Amino acid sequence: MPPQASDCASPSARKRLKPDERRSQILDVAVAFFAEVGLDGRTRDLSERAGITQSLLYNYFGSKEALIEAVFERVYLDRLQPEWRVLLTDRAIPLSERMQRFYEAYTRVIFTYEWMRIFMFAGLAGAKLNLRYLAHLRTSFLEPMLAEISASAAPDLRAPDMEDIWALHGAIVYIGIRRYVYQVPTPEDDAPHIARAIAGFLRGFGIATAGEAASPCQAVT
Amino acid sequence: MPPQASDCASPSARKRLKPDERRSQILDVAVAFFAEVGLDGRTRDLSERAGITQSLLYNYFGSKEALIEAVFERVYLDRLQPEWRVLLTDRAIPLSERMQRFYEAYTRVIFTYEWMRIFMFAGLAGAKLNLRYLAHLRTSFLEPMLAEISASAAPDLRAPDMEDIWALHGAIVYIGIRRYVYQVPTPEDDAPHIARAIAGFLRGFGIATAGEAASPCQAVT
DNA sequence: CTTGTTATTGATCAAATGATCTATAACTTT
DNA sequence: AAAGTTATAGATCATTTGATCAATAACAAG
Repeated sequence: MPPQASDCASPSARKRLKPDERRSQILDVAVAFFAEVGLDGRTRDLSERAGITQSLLYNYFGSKEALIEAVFERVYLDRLQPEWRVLLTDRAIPLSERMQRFYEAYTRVIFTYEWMRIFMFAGLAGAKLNLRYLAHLRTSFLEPMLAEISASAAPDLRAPDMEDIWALHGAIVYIGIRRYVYQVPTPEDDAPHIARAIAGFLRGFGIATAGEAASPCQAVT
Repeated sequence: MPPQASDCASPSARKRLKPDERRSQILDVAVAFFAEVGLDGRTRDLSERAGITQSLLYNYFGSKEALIEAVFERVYLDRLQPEWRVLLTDRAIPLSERMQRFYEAYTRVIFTYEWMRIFMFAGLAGAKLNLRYLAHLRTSFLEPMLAEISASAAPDLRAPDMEDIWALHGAIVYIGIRRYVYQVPTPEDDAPHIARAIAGFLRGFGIATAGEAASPCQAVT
């Protein structure tokens, strides 16, 4: 076994794949590549990483723009699980636990180098991807979550609204931004961070969290 | 008065400025330019916006890299006001009000199209700018703020740590990310958003906020 | 007005980039 | 094993890009 780079990096070893496989392999490499260097990354560098020639890219993608669109699809399509909505609205489970489980699942999906950075690159580039995605996120999960919180909130306090939800969301997502965009050290385990953010948030609306037994903040009768 | 673009866009009207002025004018344009299109923006486009030739740029900046470094300096240097630290540690003022005033001043500085986007571009590009900046922010303001919060926190609850501060920070900063990076609609006035985030945060550590008279959550004796 | 200084231009270079096209060789079918 | 199919490579094109430099004109000094 020759000591060579992981893939088919041996010179002039022309390896012939079926179109579907090749396209998929290119996309795998492209996701990692564009996440690292940005959407302005050069097609020649990409092809080199993929172990193919640059011209071959154009056999599978009509243009660089089409390639990037395919990257978007691979990274963002169908990663939001519809069952999260079921979870969030299942009143047999304490609200704080529902939110905790949702955000743990959600961050498991989006807290990756590729997801975070490509999302930022796309937003800065003005791609409409972000608008579509955030709208989908809001209607599918955040608004149901808001409804659940409102239903549990203490009636004598200010009622929560969508901006409160975005603040909670930001508190949780910001750790991913620090980790993958600014690339500063962050705690390895996200669960405690999520738990704290949710507990503080719910307490602010007079909702006891699972951990604390009949919190002294309980404002309802 | 000919109906032309704001600046000196009239063709071949060579306007001669003193070096300091020209350099400053180029930087003004460069800040707006790179914030919009990213650090990969073309020097020709930039020079066109500035109403000068591309070659003139190299009279004032040795390279594109040097130009971008100057842009960083203009946007981030000396925008963090030392008196904020004085404010944060002035125990004659209620803690919630100190934090409120700090974050209102801070967001007034960083919630601009240029600041937010260049910071993101720099982070994604791997510039060390972000590391330096966040380290400075932490030691100069966030750590003193944490000390003040710890001093006021209810002793029977979990003590706050730096990650709690980052969560609060994220909740507040995230609105700027939505506004200038993702470019989705956000409330015009940031003060209420900040107030809510701080109030919820402090309540989580058993600290009453200015607005609420002797909060029912007061956990201390 | 004349002269000297220099901010600015316009032409230009070498390298890089997205994209195209034909020849080649790796599979499949018979 | 021979023929057919097509995935792939290599050469190449037209632009674009950061950068350079000599020529020019705007302003200042006398």
